[in-house]
Amino acid sequence: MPTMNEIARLAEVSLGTVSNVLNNSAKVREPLRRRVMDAVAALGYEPSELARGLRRDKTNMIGMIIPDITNPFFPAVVRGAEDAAFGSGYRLVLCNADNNQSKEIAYMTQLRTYLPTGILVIPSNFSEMTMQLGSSKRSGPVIVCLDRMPRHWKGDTVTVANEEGAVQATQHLIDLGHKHIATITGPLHLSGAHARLMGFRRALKQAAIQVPMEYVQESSFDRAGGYSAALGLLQMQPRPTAIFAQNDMIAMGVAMAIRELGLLCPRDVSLVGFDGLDVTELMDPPLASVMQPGYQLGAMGIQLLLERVKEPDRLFRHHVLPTTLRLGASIGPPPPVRPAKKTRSSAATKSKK
Amino acid sequence: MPTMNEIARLAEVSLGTVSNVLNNSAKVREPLRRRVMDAVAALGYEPSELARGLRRDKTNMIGMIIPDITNPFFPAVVRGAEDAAFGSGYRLVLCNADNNQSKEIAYMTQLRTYLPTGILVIPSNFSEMTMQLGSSKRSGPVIVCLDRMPRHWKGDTVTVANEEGAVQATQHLIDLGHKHIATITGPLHLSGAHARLMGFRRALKQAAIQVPMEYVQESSFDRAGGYSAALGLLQMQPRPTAIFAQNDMIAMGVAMAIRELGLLCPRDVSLVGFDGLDVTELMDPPLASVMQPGYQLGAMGIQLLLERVKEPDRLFRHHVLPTTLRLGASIGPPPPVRPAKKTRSSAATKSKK
DNA sequence: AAAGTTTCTTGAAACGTTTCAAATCGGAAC
DNA sequence: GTTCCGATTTGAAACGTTTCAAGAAACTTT
Repeated sequence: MPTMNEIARLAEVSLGTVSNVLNNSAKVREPLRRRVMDAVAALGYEPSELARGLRRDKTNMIGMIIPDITNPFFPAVVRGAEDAAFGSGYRLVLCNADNNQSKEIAYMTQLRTYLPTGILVIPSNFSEMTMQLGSSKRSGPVIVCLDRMPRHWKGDTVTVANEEGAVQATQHLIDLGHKHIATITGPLHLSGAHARLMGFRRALKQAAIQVPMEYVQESSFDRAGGYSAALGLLQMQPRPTAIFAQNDMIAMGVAMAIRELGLLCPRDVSLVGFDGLDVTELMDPPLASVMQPGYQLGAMGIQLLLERVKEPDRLFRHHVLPTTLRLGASIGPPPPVRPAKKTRSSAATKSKK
Repeated sequence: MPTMNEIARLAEVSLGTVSNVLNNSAKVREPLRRRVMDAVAALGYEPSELARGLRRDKTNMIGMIIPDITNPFFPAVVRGAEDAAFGSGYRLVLCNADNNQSKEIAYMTQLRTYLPTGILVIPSNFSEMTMQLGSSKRSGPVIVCLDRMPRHWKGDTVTVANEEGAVQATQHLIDLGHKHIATITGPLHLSGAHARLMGFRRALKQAAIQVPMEYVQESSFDRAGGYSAALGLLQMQPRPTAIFAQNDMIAMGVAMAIRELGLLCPRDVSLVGFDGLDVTELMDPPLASVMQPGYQLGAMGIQLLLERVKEPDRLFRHHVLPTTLRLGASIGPPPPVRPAKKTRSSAATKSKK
């Protein structure tokens, strides 16, 4: 790889002049500028970001840390971020923490040593991360949190209207006549999962519907978690007539469980998810889901980040993006009479309505 | 951020000694080593990868360039690569080229200026990329191609058995009695897409089945492409009784088109995909698909890459990973008599059974 | 034409590491 | 108590940039 020195020699100018041409940092007269540009072209010179970053104390990269690249929601966010960053001349480098706390910390630490302009993080754990992030007081890379908000985090954030989304979904089920509504949450230490549960509770409370404790199951945000939580729920007495899965991966697991138990959706149990992934539209039946604007989430994250780079002292902002309920054949009215498996009494009381 | 100099001062040793301790590059007697380690811990020192990389002409990052992060196949590959790289002490940084040639080149060029140990690339375009890669003759980062093989590319590669996989899928359709089999390919300048088409052709030729030219549709590797290609195919006369979609995103598009035209899968038309994505198992009906070992693809890529770092002069290797056909309800026997839309005569023949 | 301005250009320092020749140390042999 | 030798430790150079004080050139003014 050619260096600036070789350019300087070939163009017969000084090193400083080459730098000035390359960065427009000072006026350079046409003939010299020309010679430099020619030399650059002739040698195919590309500046070393390493050296440049070392000297300027900052590189043109923006780091992004996501919890799980195999959950299609995150790639959507990444794409939004990538487009926005690339458009502004920054290169997005992505790190997949794989839901692993130590990997997340390792990436956070490593990324820093590359002096990126900023870091966009979808945090997957709380306490540790907060400490790390805490040290972003005055200098170092700008950090923006996406999708989830660590407790005590003071900084820019973009999230979606989790609580409202959950209310929409739950309310819709209530409107259809469901009285036995269960939910499978994500890990409740995550702000989003917590908010969705709050929304679920709020909607039911407002409709004066009781929720048995065991109708709220905490799970990881993946298919396996949803599957096993659903197996449990679907064998309870009385069986819930609707399940609100707090993300689409969980909903997929629920769908598997439903199928496996020989039940039919939505005849026996309605199902609504959260994310609105493309792929869940093609499920059997098409999944109703609360749509999150993943692409915008990422794009907005980069926007906040770059604005803060420009004005480090502006007030912290917290953008909340709206969600919308996508209807789908996976929800319908509750079964007119709920079949009981064991208890005769429950079958009797049930028909009182 | 503390620097090595501050460590040296605090530990009351020279800069060189700190470096020796940190890299075990020379024996350092216990008392000194101790002092250095203490200082490192006290200051929370992290070496600057920028400075280190500049000096050593190589950093601990491995770059990875993928064509489309929203196609779930690629995240699976990334995860495999990430696990393998992380386990060996390297940090994987991912760049999403977004099916965009200029982005791909920009990332390739930029990545290089960070002096990564290696680059893992799933190339999405041919000529340009080959030129870029070509310059990796003797020095610079090790480059390994994944999944697709640029023409004239001399270097390590990992791909899957595309042709064999396509044969498996096609053969299965033939065995079920299909005679009118169409395919929707990916962009044929990609080696994988090309190979799959070859496999498709080979299986049919062997069974002495003719393929009308219009039964082979080229498309992009995404849902939209599959959808519009399928709309065309499904309105041809005679209508194919089976479609081999050359990846699962295309298959999803086909499924949408089938549904939209009021047809039923597999009653009217069988569908088989390629990728074996998790999510397509839950489709309506569950998609039969040729499974590719995405995770292993990524992991093997890193393995080859690191082996070449160790022994730059070994012979180039080309690993081919096996594919397996995943059965699913989306394929069945052809309709006994194929319904025609316009011609009366064919409507008459239909009732003969 | 000399002095004064303004505009360009240059050279050297600095960023935080690694590396390596040279200096120092601690003993063993004399 | 010297002299030597191998084992440690040190100091300075180098990696490829940017930055900035200072020098050189090109114009203006007188």
